[in-house]
Amino acid sequence: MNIGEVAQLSEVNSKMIRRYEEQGIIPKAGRSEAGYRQYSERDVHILKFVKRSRELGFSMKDIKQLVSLWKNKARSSSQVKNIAQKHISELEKKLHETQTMLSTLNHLVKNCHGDHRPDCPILDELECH
Amino acid sequence: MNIGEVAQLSEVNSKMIRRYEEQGIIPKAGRSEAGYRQYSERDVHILKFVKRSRELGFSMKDIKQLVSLWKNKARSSSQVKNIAQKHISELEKKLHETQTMLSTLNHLVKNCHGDHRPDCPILDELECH
DNA sequence: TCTGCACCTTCCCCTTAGGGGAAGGTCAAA
DNA sequence: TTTGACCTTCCCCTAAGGGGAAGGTGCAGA
Repeated sequence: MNIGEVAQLSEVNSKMIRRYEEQGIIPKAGRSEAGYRQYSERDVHILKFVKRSRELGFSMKDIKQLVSLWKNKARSSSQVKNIAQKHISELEKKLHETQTMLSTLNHLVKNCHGDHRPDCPILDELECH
Repeated sequence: MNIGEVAQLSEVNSKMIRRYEEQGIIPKAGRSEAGYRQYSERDVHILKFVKRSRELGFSMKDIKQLVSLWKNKARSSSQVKNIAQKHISELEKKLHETQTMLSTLNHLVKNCHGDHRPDCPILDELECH
């Protein structure tokens, strides 16, 4: 398969496939005589794994490790679990930050008339803190 | 005041102060004869406003508008409220995405033994989707 | 007066996870 | 043979900073 076909099958676009190769996340593709990258079903499989990992918010650094563990039949599941748990903590931290912002913002918006007058508790809060 | 002092007072570092000036978020500072930027209390005030806005997650694009509305005594509070409400929707979207990721990840981690064995439901999920 | 140090200036590169597009080569169908 | 789709590499852009180099300035101490 050429890169376009594998991009369609994996739902990872060609640009990203080349980048993932460059970053060592997927193996270097073989080349046709003309220099076109050549792929197999196996590559589609890896790319789907990468895509699903991205959907769960893993960083490319994590994904590189995950792909490597996935390929390594001598892995221990604790290694995978550690990566996931670290990721969970980071997401929880972000979640908390976002919730904090939202509760402040909701409070401010509730108290803002939102009419033609200039008085605005949102600006007051931004100013005074 | 030189940039270092205003950086300390506003808790926005010099690098960022220069960048904000470049982006038109804060007014261009006057210069000393030697070319050093010169600031007043007023600039500290604006920078604190910017900092607090960042803490609430506003983008620099939004902040540019917010600063401009803040300065403009003929503003209507509805303009400010619109910016805040749009920001709230975006944060809520992110929040939801993060929550979705977390619930999947927590489920996976719960089912992973995390021991020396290679079997791992986390990798299974990443693979199969 | 000289020197050293802290501070200032501009400039460039790096980060994440992509996306846009240019210039040029390849392939297959009409 | 031409045309259009596809491929290649290369460079630039995003957002919100951070690091650091090279060189100028200001001030205190010797």
